Amino acid sequence: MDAETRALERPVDHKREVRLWLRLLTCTTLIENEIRRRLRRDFDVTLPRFDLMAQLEKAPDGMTLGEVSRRMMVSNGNVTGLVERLAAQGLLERAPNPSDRRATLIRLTPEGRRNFARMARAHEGWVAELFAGLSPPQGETLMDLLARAKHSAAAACE
Amino acid sequence: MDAETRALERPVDHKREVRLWLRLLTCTTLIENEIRRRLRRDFDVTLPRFDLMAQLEKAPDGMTLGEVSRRMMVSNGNVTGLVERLAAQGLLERAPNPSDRRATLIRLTPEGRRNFARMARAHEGWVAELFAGLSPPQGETLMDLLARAKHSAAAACE
DNA sequence: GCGAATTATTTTATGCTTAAAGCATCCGGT
DNA sequence: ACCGGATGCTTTAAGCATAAAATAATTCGC
Repeated sequence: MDAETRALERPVDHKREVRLWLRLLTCTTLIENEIRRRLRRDFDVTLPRFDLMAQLEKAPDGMTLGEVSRRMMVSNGNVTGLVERLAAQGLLERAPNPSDRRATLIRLTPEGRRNFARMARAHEGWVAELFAGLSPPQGETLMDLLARAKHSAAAACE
Repeated sequence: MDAETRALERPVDHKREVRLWLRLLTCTTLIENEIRRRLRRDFDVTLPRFDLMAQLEKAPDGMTLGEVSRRMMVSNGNVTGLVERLAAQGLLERAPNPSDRRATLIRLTPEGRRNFARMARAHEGWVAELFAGLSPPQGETLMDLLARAKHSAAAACE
């Protein structure tokens, strides 16, 4: 049985796409693990807490939990717990939302802002270091292709 | 103060690299969450369990926990727990390693293999669907750039 | 206004994940 | 043969993450 016959009889295989997905995942995990490790080592902070603070930094007037949860692509309950712990550390605070009593606003405290500013500076340097092997044009191309992949995946998620 | 002067006085900024990293992370998380959701919906299995079974599939004669842990890029203790749960489901089994009594070999049971084969077929289709928006040459380019990014990051991790 | 459907958050149960400490086994140098 | 260091795994404590159910407030249609 030749290759052409096999191709007609068997369902199409998608080994290339799977290899691409595995490489994307490996690459991301590698970088994510390293950033996680450095955040713990230098600032004694976890990546989820850093990510949450990064979201709040962009909204000086505060943000609802739901908004944070959508942007971080994690569940609601997850954010509740993270906010709990960061508030206990005095890095963020909850404020009642006058226009909707269901939704609490959260925002960084001044200490949270100072704290995040230091971490963000280091973080930026680390990321640049980790991607140093890519030239600017390669970085641009990668950005574009990832945008395509993102749209493609978003479409497939309905 | 013009742009050139600012560039000389302030530390270099790396906004481009950070944007690239965030896009890489968003893209991966989007796809990963969707695959996780579908695995749960159609096969009532978690992604980590699927990933572990995928590793074992490639080693019919069995693999040590340490080997699995390195390949999956997760901690030793994590694998211990996953193996525990998959063994309880009858999907994998432990076998003593005659040449090293510290290291246990694990391998899929026949049921585990059948089970995984079904899931892998669906998984392959999902991945192809999620990446359908990329042409084959674009996929190739993305593969290459991710390989570069991976080597770059690996170098920065020492 | 009233009630039903929707939206925002929290709670609960379960599972994943890590770092660090501990135990068992193996290996190399003496 | 022994001992010290390395290796493989498990345990522990804490934190992260989800889905599903519960609670509370809002909004919409009538």
